[in-house]
Amino acid sequence: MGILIEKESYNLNETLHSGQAFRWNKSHSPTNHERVLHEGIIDGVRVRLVQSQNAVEIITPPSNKHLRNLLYKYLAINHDLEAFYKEFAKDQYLSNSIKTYRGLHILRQDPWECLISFICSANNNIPRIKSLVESISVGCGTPVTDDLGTYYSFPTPKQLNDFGEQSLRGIGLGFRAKYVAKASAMIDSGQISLEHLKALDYNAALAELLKIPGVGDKVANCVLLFSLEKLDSFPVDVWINRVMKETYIKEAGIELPNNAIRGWAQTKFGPFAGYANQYLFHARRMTN
DNA sequence: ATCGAACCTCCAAT
DNA sequence: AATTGGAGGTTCG
Repeated sequence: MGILIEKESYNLNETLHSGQAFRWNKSHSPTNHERVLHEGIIDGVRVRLVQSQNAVEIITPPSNKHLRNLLYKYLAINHDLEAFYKEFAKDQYLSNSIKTYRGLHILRQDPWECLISFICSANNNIPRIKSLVESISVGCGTPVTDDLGTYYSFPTPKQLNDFGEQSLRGIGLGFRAKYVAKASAMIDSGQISLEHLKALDYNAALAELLKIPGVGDKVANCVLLFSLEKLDSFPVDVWINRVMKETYIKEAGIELPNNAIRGWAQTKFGPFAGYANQYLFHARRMTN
């Protein structure tokens, strides 16, 4: 157990359960029913976190420097939300969301897991995406046993590539099986290096991602935003499409084809496009 | 170039 | 109890 951060506002609940990452689950602490545990698997490690007043606490495993560094990076604790809030606190369509979900961060996930997760997201809802990512891990990830039992790390590209399209169909991926299999082959062979994409600018990284089967503009922008540190990304899914048309686009009184929404929003929100996206998205989904 | 339909599977709502 | 429709998209014709 240990305090990961203090002072800075961090909203663990909204961050971990807002559809960015798919291996987090909530439960109640067996010792203190009031306390909400957030359990997830990152980097092959099962982690349990709780939110206390102005801090994020590590419950398991025993905190050490490596783990704190891992979480500090994953939770993107260094993101300057104040700059975003300051610029958009008075924005007609963002002010409420900023108040309600203050402390919601954009995560910095592993690009590989993020890529596969969002390929699986096509035509699926969040519970199903979670279920598929879990099945993939159980199917071909590495079993790890800790004090709490056995869990499965997300597979490496080689593990997933070896698993193959047919096995992926077998665990329920449907038409996405082919995409995941091909993507795995591309990453495993080194044809595309995801880590390398961090060094490229937004457009160059986007162009690379679009070469991967099953990856279109939306999925690519999710990977860019949630794992490759491109905070000016703007994934347009059905919810964002909806909310943008109901608000800014309507207000502007313009006709905008779907495939132009992303660029238009990026111009509007600039370096905070990703954060604007997440706050608009989350608020719109919660109030549906 | 643009625009629907098709694609797998699960599950909630008829 | 069987059937239909839709879910955070991409691809193909």
